[in-house]
Amino acid sequence: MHESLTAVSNSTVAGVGRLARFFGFSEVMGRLYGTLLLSPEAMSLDDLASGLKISKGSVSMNMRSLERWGMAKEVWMRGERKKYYAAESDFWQVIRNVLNSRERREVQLALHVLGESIEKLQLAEGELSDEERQLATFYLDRIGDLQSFFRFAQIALETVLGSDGTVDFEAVTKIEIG
Amino acid sequence: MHESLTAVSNSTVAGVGRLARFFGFSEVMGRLYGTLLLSPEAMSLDDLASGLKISKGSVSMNMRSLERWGMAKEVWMRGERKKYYAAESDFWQVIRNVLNSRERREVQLALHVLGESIEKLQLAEGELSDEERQLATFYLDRIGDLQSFFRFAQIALETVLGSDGTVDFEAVTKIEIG
DNA sequence: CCCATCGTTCAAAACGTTTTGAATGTGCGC
DNA sequence: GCGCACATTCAAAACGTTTTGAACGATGGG
Repeated sequence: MHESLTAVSNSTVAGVGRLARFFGFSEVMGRLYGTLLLSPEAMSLDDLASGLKISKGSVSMNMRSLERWGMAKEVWMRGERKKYYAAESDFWQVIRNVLNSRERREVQLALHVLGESIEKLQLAEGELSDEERQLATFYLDRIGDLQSFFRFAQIALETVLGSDGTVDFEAVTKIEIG
Repeated sequence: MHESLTAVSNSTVAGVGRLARFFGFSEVMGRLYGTLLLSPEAMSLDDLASGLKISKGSVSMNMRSLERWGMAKEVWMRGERKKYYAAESDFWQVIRNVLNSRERREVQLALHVLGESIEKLQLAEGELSDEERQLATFYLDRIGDLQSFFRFAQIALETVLGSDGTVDFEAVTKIEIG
């Protein structure tokens, strides 16, 4: 194969691996996904293992993760016992899957915890000494900052997720920060 | 100290640690930052070490990281030999620091590499066999998808970063995806 | 129904990262 | 300047994560 093709393939696979790390996945998952992205044909576990020079066991486990994340789909080849995988090639669908099932939860959990903290501080106010009450006020202030950050993240996420392939910024024309 | 205050403090510190992990920092850095955020007074290295129950050495190194990232500032206390630190409490300033000096580079690097790949494939076109040329076309297609993702990320970043504390979505009223 | 071929599992090993604490460096107050 | 109280450094250890490969399990073809 021509040098340019292998060079491009290598750097793309490496880059997707890096991207995967950034999104909190293992690098191997990213490399597998990148490899599949650049393959016009579905690939078997053995193809992937030998292509990336990693063990078959690792490929097996990581591919199941990719499948659960909606990043790869099994492809049935008739007259074949091997499992074949193809990348979910609608990249934006993948992004939305991830944002929806992970980041969204994360943000909601954070907002929930912050809300509980505020509530807890307000409920306890009566039982606090003057000094403690002052500290509580300080806490409320700082926690408010955290809240506004997560609220912004929430809006940003919902803006991307609510769409059907288009990001619509009309709904959030101007968001105040701080 | 009242139970509610310590409970809120603990969960906030833990939460900021989690947030730090998400942003690719060490959890300890996040916990240190969270501790400082909730402290009305600047804290010494010893205060932090005993508060979080980690070694003084770790505190020293991690605080310097926080300082480099603009997340904490040294506070000089006259008549004191200790170093005191306070959190940079403008949370949005911190976010902008991080996005600006890390994520921005990351996105630009990615776009650069992708551009090089496209160029390389185009330059090599003449030397390719029919089959190779077909594969190259396929590569260009997939790489184009990656490009559009990173371009979106770039616009999103610049939208947040360009502002002076306000996110202005007017410039990007509607972005096509895919 | 058995064999061959593949997929899956998981314990051990390899690996990378983080933490520690002792040794060393530094600078302020006297 | 000296000494002391602190900060910094870094090699070793602890720790968590990832990878491997061999054992086991499943499944389709003959």
